Amino acid sequence: MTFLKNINDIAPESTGRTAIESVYEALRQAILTGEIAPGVRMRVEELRKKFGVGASTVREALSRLLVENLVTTEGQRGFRAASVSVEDFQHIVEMRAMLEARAVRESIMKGDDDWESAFVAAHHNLAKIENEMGGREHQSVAEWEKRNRAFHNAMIGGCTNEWLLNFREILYNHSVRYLQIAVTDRTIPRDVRSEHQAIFDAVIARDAALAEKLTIEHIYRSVPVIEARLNARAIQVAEG
Amino acid sequence: MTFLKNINDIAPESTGRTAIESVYEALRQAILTGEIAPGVRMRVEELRKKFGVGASTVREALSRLLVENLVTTEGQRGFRAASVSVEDFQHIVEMRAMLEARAVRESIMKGDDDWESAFVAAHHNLAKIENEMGGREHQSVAEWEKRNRAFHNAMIGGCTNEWLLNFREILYNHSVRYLQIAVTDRTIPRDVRSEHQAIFDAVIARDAALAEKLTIEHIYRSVPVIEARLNARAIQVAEG
DNA sequence: ATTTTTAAAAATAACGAGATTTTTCATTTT
DNA sequence: AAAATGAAAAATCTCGTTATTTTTAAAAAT
Repeated sequence: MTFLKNINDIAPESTGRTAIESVYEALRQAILTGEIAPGVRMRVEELRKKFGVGASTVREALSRLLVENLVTTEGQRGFRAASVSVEDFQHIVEMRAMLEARAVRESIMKGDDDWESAFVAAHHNLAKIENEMGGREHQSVAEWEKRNRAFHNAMIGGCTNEWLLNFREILYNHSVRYLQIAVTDRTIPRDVRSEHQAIFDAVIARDAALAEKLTIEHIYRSVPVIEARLNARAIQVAEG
Repeated sequence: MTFLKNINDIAPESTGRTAIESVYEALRQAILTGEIAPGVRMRVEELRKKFGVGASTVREALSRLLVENLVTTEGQRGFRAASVSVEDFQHIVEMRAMLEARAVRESIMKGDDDWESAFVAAHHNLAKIENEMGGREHQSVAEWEKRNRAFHNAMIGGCTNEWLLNFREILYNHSVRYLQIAVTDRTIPRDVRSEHQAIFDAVIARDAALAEKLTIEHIYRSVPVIEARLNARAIQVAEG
């Protein structure tokens, strides 16, 4: 495992962060990127040594990952990275579509000028990179992901329901994790550019019903991709 | 504070539970019932002494309460019981209504005979106590709450989306907490009996649209109650 | 009088060793 | 050969102390 770093490498010049937060963040990234594989045991003793911190620091960092469902724990049997399955991804998509649709509706209803201008800016940033890339460049995918996230966040930025935003963020992160794990050749998927454009237009036109519909379709389109890859991966694993 | 018990009182005859789980459960109940007031600091040192356990045991129990949003933490500034507000409750209701409506629809669509019979049983249990009580008995409210929870759980028991069920349970618990905190004279609220009956009929008739509508209305009806009580309480506190 | 500085107190966060439980794996029994 | 047993190893969970940070409160300066 290459993700494991000494605590000094994590928080070099003594940022305000606690050791717990540093370990938490490192483990979180490792799980999200798939560096720590789904379902794998996360032994406290092992992590403790590698990070150079105490046992309870690791335990508390792991406990905080329970919040986002990125690790699981059971009785006296330690911690594990969250497992993955096709069904799980379908559930995540279903939920995310529902919440994001509701959030975009709320944003359209009561979003102010600040929200709208921020959304225009976020869309511009995303459109720029999507046009440049033309759908084939492998590099700068990380940058695209950042802007895609910013676009979606800006879109629902008019929603004031913290619970919704909170749940939705957890689901979004899990979606990204599935992409990271299942799709190895990370190019920009399908014709996402025009989808974003259509959603953008609907939102700016304040057409809540259309924005909801397009958002839901947009999110659901990732299902067959992940499904195929996850099944392929399962076969690979079985064949060894 | 009366909720604080020695660890031996919590886990008397050495159940399979870990100390963390015992403390977690005790604190969870105390927050849910309002015994630990909203926004109050939960000092590790204090809890450690009262429960007779180590510091990291308490810290980890508190960390696990973060999952359900029952406590909050910020940087180097310890833990607090979750605060309450009218807006927060409105958000909770909005979310719970959305999720429970979706869940009842899914249950109606693909619930099997086992689901249906369990739902009939749960409704029967609830109707029984609601008829007996006639809306005025103060006692056995705890029992009513248990059956009410069981009714709602059974209703959405055909839903297979763990994420939805999970989120919805968290929201349900917070709803109950608001009732506990805000409403001191705990009688069965308003004419909930006929509401339950109407929902039950719609579900059994497999009328998803109606079941959704009634469920949403049912959940929203708690808002004005809590709103009034919470405002009254705020005035009381201000007058101190 | 208000603000700033400084020191004491209190609380959080971190550590690592020890107690308990689960897992592993070789041995014995069916 | 498969299942049951039991001892060794490994891992989890637990604890109390120590280090670090924040808070409080008094003293000094503006």
